[in-house]
Amino acid sequence: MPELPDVENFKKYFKKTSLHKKVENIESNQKSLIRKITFNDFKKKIIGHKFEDAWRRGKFLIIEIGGISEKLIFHFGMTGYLSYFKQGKESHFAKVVFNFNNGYKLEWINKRKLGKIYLVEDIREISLLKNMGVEPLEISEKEFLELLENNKSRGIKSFFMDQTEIAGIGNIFSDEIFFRAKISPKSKIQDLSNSKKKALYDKMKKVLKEAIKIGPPEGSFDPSRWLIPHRQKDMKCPNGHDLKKETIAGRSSYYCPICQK
DNA sequence: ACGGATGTTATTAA
DNA sequence: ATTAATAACATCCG
Repeated sequence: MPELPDVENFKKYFKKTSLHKKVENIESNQKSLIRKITFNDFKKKIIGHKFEDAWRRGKFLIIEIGGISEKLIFHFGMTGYLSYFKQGKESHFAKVVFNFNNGYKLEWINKRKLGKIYLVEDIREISLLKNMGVEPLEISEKEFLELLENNKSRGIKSFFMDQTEIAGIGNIFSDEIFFRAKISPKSKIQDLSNSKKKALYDKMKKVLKEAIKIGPPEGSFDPSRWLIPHRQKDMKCPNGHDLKKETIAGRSSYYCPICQK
């Protein structure tokens, strides 16, 4: 799940559940997913402190800890999420578990082990964070059009998924944005008209904002407007045309050849 | 049972 | 110098 809207909702979930409680213990059955520090030092640094705030950058969740300068950073890979509970909901795929002094625990769950956890003084110690591109919900139209101009020889899909250009958009949401903007994922940026470029900007913001509000997996995407629910299900676009599946920029891309020119 | 999967990175090719 | 294509990571799901 974790693209920008998902991580944004993980952030809200984390802030709602896990702030201002003392961490009493940390357990892990996959210590190799904790980077930049040994598991022993990781525990030593965090135990006895409280999480005080959290924010998102791209697909990363960055957590401020009271009393120490290091930040805790979650990256979720393709299959990660968080789960907070007292007992009985333990996940088979929990890799790191934070136990709080109120008897609750926060599980960092990662099915395929492509996610990572870091504890660093400066987020720039993580090269992808250091090189992270603009936040799509913060960029102005003017800046966005300039960014396209600087990348005009690239394919639109590879550009949208490139974290060093735009932060937080991945395979699923880039497809969704292209569908809304009626643009083929195979387009080269230089072949897009000005109005298409503006549509891309507009739909990028709309899709991401709406997706955050819907907040999967609890909320679901209305199949009469969204491409997402059609991906595996019926392979029809929301207007009833046959969807096409093709590898573009290395990923399975779904698009409607009729709606998206 | 086998192909595919929401991510990132290193390597190789064009 | 750019950009794209491919494989690798590790493992679960349908």
